[in-house]
Amino acid sequence: MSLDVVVLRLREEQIELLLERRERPPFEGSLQLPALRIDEERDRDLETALDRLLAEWSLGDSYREQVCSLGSRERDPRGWSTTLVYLCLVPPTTDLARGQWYPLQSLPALRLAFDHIQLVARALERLRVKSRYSTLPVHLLGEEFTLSELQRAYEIILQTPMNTAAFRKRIHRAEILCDTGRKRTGKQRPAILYRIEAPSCVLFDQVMNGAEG
Amino acid sequence: MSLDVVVLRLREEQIELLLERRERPPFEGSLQLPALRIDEERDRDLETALDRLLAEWSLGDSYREQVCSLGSRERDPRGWSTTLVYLCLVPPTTDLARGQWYPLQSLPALRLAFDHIQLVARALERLRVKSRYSTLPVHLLGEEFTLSELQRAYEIILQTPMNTAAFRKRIHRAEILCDTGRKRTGKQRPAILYRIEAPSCVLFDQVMNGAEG
DNA sequence: TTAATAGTGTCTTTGAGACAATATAAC
DNA sequence: GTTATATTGTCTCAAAGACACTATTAA
Repeated sequence: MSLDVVVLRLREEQIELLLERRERPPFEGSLQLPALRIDEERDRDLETALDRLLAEWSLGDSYREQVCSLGSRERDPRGWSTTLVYLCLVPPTTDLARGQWYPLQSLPALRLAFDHIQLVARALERLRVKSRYSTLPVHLLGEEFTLSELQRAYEIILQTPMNTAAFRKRIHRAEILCDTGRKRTGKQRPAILYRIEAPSCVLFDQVMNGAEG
Repeated sequence: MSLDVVVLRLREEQIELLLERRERPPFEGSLQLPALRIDEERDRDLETALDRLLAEWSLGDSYREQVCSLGSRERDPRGWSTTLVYLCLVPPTTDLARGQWYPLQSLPALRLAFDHIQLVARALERLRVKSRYSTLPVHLLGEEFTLSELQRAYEIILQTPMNTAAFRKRIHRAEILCDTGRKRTGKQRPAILYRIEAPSCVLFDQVMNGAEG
C-alpha cells in the first residue's frame, strides 16, 4: 500500500504541480507524484508515513489533507495496488530537494505514470470545491501576504473574478488573519501584510460564487 | 487491508447503527462494524469489494461514500492494519441479513472491537457536517416521503429545529424532488409524497444553521 | 501632478429565519 | 364544527455582489 501526494504551489498566476521523472519500469521515463510505500517497520501510522515522505522532499510542515483512496487490479500493471491520495499545499518560495514544478496547463502534454493523472484530478477537484467555502487557499501563500494576493489566489483556483468588497468582508468576518503591522510596498499604495492566526482551514457559512454568481 | 462500513438508518426519531457480535479473538464478544478483507483475487477494485460486502449484508444499492482511511501499528493488536472507512445510509425499513441495529444513544454503553468507535465518530461527523449543506439525509428515508419527514431527518441529524418555511424553499430550489402525485394520509391534512429525482447528493449554495442561527 | 493599486461605503438582490395565516384532511 | 398537520405569505436581517468612491504610495 502506498501514499501518493499531489503537491501544489502558486507561481506567476499559475498552479504548479510537483512531479519527478520515474527511473524504472513500469512507466520508466514517465513523470510521477511524490510517493511512498508504507513501511510497517518504520511507520507507526499513516501520518508518520506521510511525514517521512514529505521530509524526503523537504516539504516539512506544509498543509496536507487526505483526499481519497483508490485501489484496483488495473492501476498497477504488476498487480493489485491501493493508494491513499493526499493534497499538499506549499508556499510559492518552497525550495525543492527533488523533482520539478509543472504548471497545470502543461499537464495534458505530459506523460504521467500509473493513474496519477486521475489522482491529480481528484486533488484539484478537492481544492476547487473546498476553496468555495473555506480558507484553504491561504496555504498556497507565503508567511505574510496581502488581501489582494489572497483574493488573486482564490481567483486563480476558482477561475472566476471575485468581488473585492464582498471578499474582504468575508475574510475579515472569518477572523483568520492578523495584521503584522508591516506593509508590502510597490509602485503604489502599500498594502497591509497579514499572517494567518492559526495554521488551519476555517469553513465559511456561505459559498462564494464569484462575480457572475 | 480492509473495508469498514458505518451503516446508519433512521428509526423512531433516532439514528441507529448496524453492528454484529464478533465471534473470535481479538475482541471476541465485542461488537463490530460490517467489514471485509480485500480479496485481490475476487475484487477487481475497491467499489466491487464494497459491493460484495454490502451484498453479504443484503444492503444492495444503498447510498455510500468514502469517509477516510486509517492505518497504524496499534489499531489491531495482531499488527499493522489499514482500513478504508465508508458511510452507508439505508431506508428505515431495511431488512437485516446479519447483525442488529443499535441506537446511537446506546453506543457509550457498548463494547466495540478495535478502534471502531472512532470510525463511527468519523462517519457521524461526515453525516452531520455534510447534512448542513447537502441533500444527504434523503438517503435515510424510504422510496417516497413527505417534506415534513425530510425536515425531521435533518432535525434529528443536526440536533436543532429547522425553520419550516426556509427549509421548504431551500429544498424546492435545489430541484431534487419530484411530486409522485400521491399523498400520505393520517389524522390530518394529507402531505404530498415526493421521490428523489436522482439518487445522488446535491450541494446547496448556503449552509443551514437551524433555528437559532 | 498622474498612475496604480489598496481599501471602503452604499445600494440591490437573495435567501435564511421568524412568525402568522391559510389549507385540507380525519373525526 | 374541532383538531392536527401541511403549506404558504410576509417581514426582517445578514451577506453577496455591483459599483463607485476615497486613500496612499511611487514616480
